[in-house]
Amino acid sequence: MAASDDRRLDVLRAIVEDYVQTREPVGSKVLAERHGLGVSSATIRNDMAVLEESGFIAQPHTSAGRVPTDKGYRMFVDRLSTVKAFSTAEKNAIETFLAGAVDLDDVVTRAGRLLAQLTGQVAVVQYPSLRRSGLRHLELVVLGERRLLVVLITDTGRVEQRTLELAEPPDETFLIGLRARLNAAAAGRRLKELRTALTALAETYHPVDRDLVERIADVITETLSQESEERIVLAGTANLAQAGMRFEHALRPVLEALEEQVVLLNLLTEMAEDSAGVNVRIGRETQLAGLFETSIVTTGYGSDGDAVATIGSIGPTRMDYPGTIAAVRAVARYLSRILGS
Amino acid sequence: MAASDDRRLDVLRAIVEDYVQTREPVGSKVLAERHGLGVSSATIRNDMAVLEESGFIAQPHTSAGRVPTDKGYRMFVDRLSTVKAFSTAEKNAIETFLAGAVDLDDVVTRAGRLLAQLTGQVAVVQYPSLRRSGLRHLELVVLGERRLLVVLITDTGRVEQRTLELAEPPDETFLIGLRARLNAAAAGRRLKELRTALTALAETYHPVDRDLVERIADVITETLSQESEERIVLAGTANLAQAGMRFEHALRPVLEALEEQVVLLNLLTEMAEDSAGVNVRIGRETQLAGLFETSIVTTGYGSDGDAVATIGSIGPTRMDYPGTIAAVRAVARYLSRILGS
DNA sequence: AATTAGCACTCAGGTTCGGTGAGTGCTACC
DNA sequence: GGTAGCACTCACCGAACCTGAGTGCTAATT
Repeated sequence: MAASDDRRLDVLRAIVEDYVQTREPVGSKVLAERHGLGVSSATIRNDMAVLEESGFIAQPHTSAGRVPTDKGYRMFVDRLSTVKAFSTAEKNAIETFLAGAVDLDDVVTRAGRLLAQLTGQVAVVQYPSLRRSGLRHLELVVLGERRLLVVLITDTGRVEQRTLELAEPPDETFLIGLRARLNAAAAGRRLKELRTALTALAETYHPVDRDLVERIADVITETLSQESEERIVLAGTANLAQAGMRFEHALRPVLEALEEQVVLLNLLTEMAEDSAGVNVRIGRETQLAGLFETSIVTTGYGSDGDAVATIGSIGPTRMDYPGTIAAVRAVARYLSRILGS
Repeated sequence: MAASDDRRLDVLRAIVEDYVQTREPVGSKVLAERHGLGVSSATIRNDMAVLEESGFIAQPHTSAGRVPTDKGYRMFVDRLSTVKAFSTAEKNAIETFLAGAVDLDDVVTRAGRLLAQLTGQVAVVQYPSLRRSGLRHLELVVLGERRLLVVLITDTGRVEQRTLELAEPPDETFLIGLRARLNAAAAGRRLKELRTALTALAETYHPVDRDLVERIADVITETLSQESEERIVLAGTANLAQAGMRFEHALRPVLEALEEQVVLLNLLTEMAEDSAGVNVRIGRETQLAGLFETSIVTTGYGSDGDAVATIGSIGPTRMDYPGTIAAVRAVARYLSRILGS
């Protein structure tokens, strides 16, 4: 019946909320007392039996209360929770804290700390990705007799450099012209258009010089498309040490997973592709062995409309989802705003 | 008597070595059996009483074995241990692993992981410091109507950038000339000489332009002297989760301390000043509340003779000092070699 | 004088063992 | 369908107990 179905979901919600708060398996009695469900504990027991049948909750052992399963949390997140709203005071605090940053590094670090603080969990901030950001400026610098330094400055303020070994000493005026034309060709373009524009530019050069131009073009596209350069910053790792995680078993694998930046990056980008808004992976959904008992909440941020990178919060599956989602969303929003200016 | 003094130190050494290996308080009996001291347990008991009197060892509780104190470890490190030598195979492995790095970031990361792996502890690598490195190249880039980007490239391959707001659109040819002269003035110079050279250069300009030149000079010296930009990379944090540290009490403060990069940096630079070679701080000697139960072993590394930065390993006070010292020294040596090329 | 053997003593850690109570599932009833 | 009542289960707790590693001291030995 629809009515009792509804109540069962209410019970599930109550279980999740209670368990998140107390960190103890929750029984039918406290459930009936503390949460205003308006039915007796016996009824709740029946509902719990059904919920357990469906895999939303489980018993750690007979004669203990129930604990939500990954599936239970998933249901809670998808259908049962309402996102907390931040007060304007909090919003202001976030904004001014982020606005105090002096450069990109600082912005990213501050965002991480802030998020870690707000959630009491581990925050992870991906640096604005090169691939999805545009080129603001390109510079060629003669380093020595036969070395050329290519410096790339992106939309988001990142600076990347690469050196090229040359066959012969470069001609200064030639380089000045080349730089101007490269900049004209590249200005503001995203990776895909950039590549064709650069190839076209190389074609206009005499075969003698074309080789060099092509090598520079290669360096540019390669650098911009290189995912491995993407960096991640963690904050609040210390929060793991309390959080009530089961220690030897749970903590070490998590720390290991966090240190594997490549794997983390994959997870983040994968999640970014799932949907545009806030994404939640619960327990085993992360597909990472080390994170089976943790959940991760992410969302994109970026200087303009579409996201250039991802920010997120990692904590035990038993975490405050509404609060975490709200915090991640809020920090991402102000982060985008700061980067946009 | 001298002979029994010697034996007492032998006993202390044996206690440290045994305790490091077994992680359990060591008693007089096993000591007499396992280590070739050639005396009975009763004698050792007497010696231990003296050692305890002098503060080198302590009992966790009555009827338990003895455990070295910070003072005991200090004695061990200073006078009782001989540094392990690496086999040439190991040396080669270290060198090739580091040589495989593609850029500075990669070198630093690899060095950290390597050291963490070798010691089974947390490795900390300070980025080559700006202050102590020279300027390889300087570049001026016009960003927009009124913005100038100053890019600095250091000896060690680091790139730093700063933007300047201008009163009026810059003159391109003026900048080209300025860039050439700045580079000439700055090339290869360390911070101190650089400052005077730049002031001298500014004086040669017409008052109209002098302001801009001075601002650029300020940016350069400021950036190069700015310690806060110094970064630290950690590796092997996961090793903390085993290591047999007492959890809630010991782990969290350590993680917190490790996240406070500024404090860590201070400790590293402080230690670098202590002496030129390998430095060891044991337990409370670190002066950091979070690290009272950990020791840190550091040494400098750098592209040329004198050190430009520090690398180190952090672990429980009860760690394998000879092994750790050897590892830190070896990695620092090859790190210097790589950076020197 | 230094070393050793012997011995009484201490005490942390493990084990056993009821007791307790939270929590459950089931059945009979409303 | 919801509720009350009840018998049953079992993790957790504390007490009592045992064990054995380790000690300090004293007296004998070299």
